[in-house]
Amino acid sequence: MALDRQRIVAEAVALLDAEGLDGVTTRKLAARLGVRSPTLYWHLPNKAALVTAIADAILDQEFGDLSPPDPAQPWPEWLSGLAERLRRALLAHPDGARVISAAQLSTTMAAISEQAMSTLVARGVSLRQARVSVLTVERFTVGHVLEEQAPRPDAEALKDFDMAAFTEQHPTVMAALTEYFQPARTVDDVFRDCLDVVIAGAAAKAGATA
Amino acid sequence: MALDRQRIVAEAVALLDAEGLDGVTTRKLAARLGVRSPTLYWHLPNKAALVTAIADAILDQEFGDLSPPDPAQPWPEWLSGLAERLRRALLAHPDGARVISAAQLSTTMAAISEQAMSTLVARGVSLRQARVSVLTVERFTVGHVLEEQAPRPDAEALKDFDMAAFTEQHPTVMAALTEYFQPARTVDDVFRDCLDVVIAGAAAKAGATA
DNA sequence: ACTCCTTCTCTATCAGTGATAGAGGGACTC
DNA sequence: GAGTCCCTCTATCACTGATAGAGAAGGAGT
Repeated sequence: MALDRQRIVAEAVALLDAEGLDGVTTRKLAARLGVRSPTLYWHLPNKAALVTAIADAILDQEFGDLSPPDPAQPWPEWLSGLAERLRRALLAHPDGARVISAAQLSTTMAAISEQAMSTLVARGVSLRQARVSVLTVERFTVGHVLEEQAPRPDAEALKDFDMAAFTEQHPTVMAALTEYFQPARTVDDVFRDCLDVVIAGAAAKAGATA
Repeated sequence: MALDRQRIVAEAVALLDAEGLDGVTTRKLAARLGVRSPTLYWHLPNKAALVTAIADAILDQEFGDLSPPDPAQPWPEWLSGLAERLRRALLAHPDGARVISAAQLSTTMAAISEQAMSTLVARGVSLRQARVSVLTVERFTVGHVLEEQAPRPDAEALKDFDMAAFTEQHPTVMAALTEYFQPARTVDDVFRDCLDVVIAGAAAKAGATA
């Protein structure tokens, strides 16, 4: 099979899935493609370009079609759905959020922003508020998933972690944590609840200055 | 001068300031300390621990005192100020947001969360809403600064970037961008506007379920 | 005084990383 | 057949985080 950019990126995503972002090295990727690592540099200028391409591929899997929204749907609801799709796209691969935040100038991300801002504007939100709302949602979502995908501290680090002292020094954090997950809530609920805050704010701000 | 963990971290921050996160290597750091790189491994288990220590140092510079809030100040206003301080702390060093997001189990960050959640609870916000609001603000802020500190694409990448095509494909994004910065607005205003969205949402959600 | 032990730093080395220079093979054109 | 692209190769670079293990310095105990 001919080696082209598309096949390289597809295999890079597979490697990402198998070993995480730190496992995506030019040598391992080349080996998977049955080739030597310098060959990749004929198709890509450097590794940053590869990461950006991976980011685009990840976003494409969820936003490939980017069908226009149902005009009947209120924009806060629609924007909320967009954020959930974005999160799903990032969670679909290990270190997905890290990949997106390491990417420079992702065209797919730009397309998402374009659709989001234009949708809000079409619903009567001012250009300025549309931009602010979309940026807020995007950056919150990336920041949130980044934390969700942060590596669990290894056993070594946990060994000298004094849970009792932590609980004593951070009673509210611990109380909130246990209280939150008490009624079978999941990490998906955390995102949903936090996202609702952002969307409620966007709706309030847009309504107030409309 | 004796070499101890504190001096290592202080010099690591200086190195971060001089060369960015990618410039913080064990060898360069050791050279600045007048020592060879393996020596550092007597004081630190690995590089991840160093990055976490740097993160704590960065946060400490802004949140070292962590004085209790004025009881007369409404919590949304106070929380907003906290987010601005957090942003200032991250912007004070190159790659500050990357450092914080790469850190594992920062105790200073935990202390900030504790103070924030307990402050909201003391103002009458429910434990659950306090947690949700604080998490949202923190993650949005990190996500936002991460994007602010993202490296500007190099001249090489801009050479084959077709501005005209981009503008044509993303008219709303470009219009919003130019309209936003028209009246001498700065990147600080972007953060402030986005943060206002989050705070407004937190206030609305907390008020609605109080 | 002598030995032991702890604390810290050293040299030497490892496997692995992104990246470049430049040789060369294969196919297609003139 | 000669020339020329396109693509992949070998060889190598400077550099990274990390480990093994030698050794200097100093205090404690006898």
